[in-house]
Amino acid sequence: MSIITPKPISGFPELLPDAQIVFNRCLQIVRETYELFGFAPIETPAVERKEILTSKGGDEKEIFALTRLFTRPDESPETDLALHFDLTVPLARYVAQNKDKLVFPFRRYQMQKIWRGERPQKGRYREFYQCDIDVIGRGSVSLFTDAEIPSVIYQVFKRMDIGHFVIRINNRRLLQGYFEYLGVPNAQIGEVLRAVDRLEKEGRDKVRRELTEKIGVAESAADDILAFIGNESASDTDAVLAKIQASPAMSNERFAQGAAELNTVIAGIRSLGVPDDYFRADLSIARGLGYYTGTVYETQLIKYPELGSICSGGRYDDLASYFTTEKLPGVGISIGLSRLVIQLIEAGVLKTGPSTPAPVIVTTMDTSRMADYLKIAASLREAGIATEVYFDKGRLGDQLKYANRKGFKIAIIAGENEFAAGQVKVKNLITGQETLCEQAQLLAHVVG
RNA sequence: GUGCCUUUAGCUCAAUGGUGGAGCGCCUGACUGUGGCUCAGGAGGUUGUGGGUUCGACCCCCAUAAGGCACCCCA
Repeated sequence: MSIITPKPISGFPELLPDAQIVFNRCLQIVRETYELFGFAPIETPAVERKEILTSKGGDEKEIFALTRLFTRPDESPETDLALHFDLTVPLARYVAQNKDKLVFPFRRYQMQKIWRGERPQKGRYREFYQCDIDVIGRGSVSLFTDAEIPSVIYQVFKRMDIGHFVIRINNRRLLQGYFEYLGVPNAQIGEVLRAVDRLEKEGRDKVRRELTEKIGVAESAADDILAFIGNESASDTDAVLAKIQASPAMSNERFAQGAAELNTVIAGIRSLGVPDDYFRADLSIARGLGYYTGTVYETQLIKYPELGSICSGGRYDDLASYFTTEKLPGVGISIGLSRLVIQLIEAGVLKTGPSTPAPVIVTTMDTSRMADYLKIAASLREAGIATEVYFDKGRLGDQLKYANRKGFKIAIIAGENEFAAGQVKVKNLITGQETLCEQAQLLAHVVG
């Protein structure tokens, strides 16, 4: 039999237990925090019908479809199913399908793997976790939601302890109103938004050229736009808000509405206790995606801007227009957890620890006393302390070596001497300190 | 889908066209009641794959695959 050489599949990350433990802890933090704000869990299938996934103009080249490996000649290997490439489209389908059973505003979270048929590169995977929250309304969604969502994200990343991050917030209506005020035709506003979104990445000159040469914006208007959204003139949130307030574009209705929304959202975020250095009104955030209509978010790590946006989202007027005629607006945001956690582990920001979730190992020096060892483990587990028993043959030295490599914190040691005295030895594997204790007192010693 | 780069031990990397090495890791022992440290020893390779040039190829050429990075797009 020939051996198949195992090798990793590019873009499909796979972790060793020490890193997986860290990853799962992050997933847990996200889940707990989402629930702390009252978001309810749902999970949709990994697959949707192709027609659902392509409805919103999903790039078909990036969608993995399902086929069967073998079919009879009279069957087609093709199926009408494909793997979901985000969680928003499945949400739209889910809400449209269940709208008469759901209670609105519908607040849900969803943490699932998604798949994209892209060429992988740094931080770009073909299989990764997204952790989404969205609030979907029937007809309308309160603007307080727009403020609440960044505060959820703040709590998540704060608890994850990933260092200083900034949630950048803008309002697309405001930008659209500004462009309108400058006389940019409606048909070009989408293009202008996309161009403006690349300001940080491509620089002022390139964006200016794109605006004037490619899109056809007047030179003076392009300069106006760059001056307005550029960060140079207003670096903190209050300065940005003041700049907006003082702008002659306030005469434009859309601009004024966007400004009012942004003011309300910023005030709400502050009331929710997010410190000023963790969020920022930032006029250069536009989001390329067409369906955002109001508030938009992007989040970056201060020390690791190269990771890109680790969390982004915004408000959309109509979630499920492809699946129902009912208008279902919403606000949502998505954390790209795989990108975030895996890269932060590589960068050493998130430290990996043990390769076992159990802090305690019961060594088995005297195999004739296995019954006693098993009872010790059972009593610890009864108290909620994760415990492993060493089953293989091995000297105590081997057993401790094993315990050390896996990162156990405490080893229980008992042999002839200890059993004779009704005692067990508790060894702290970090300090090396050993204490003898009565068997009945074991739990107290381990906990302490 | 486009472009550039890379591919040698499990990992990170050496090796003028002339017998493929090191560090780390792994295994064994020193050590049958004590891990990490140390010391000694050991295993591990059709040099990604296929072809070509050459007396001779890890090295040069062609093809191909995989990986990495950037673009596009996005988490």
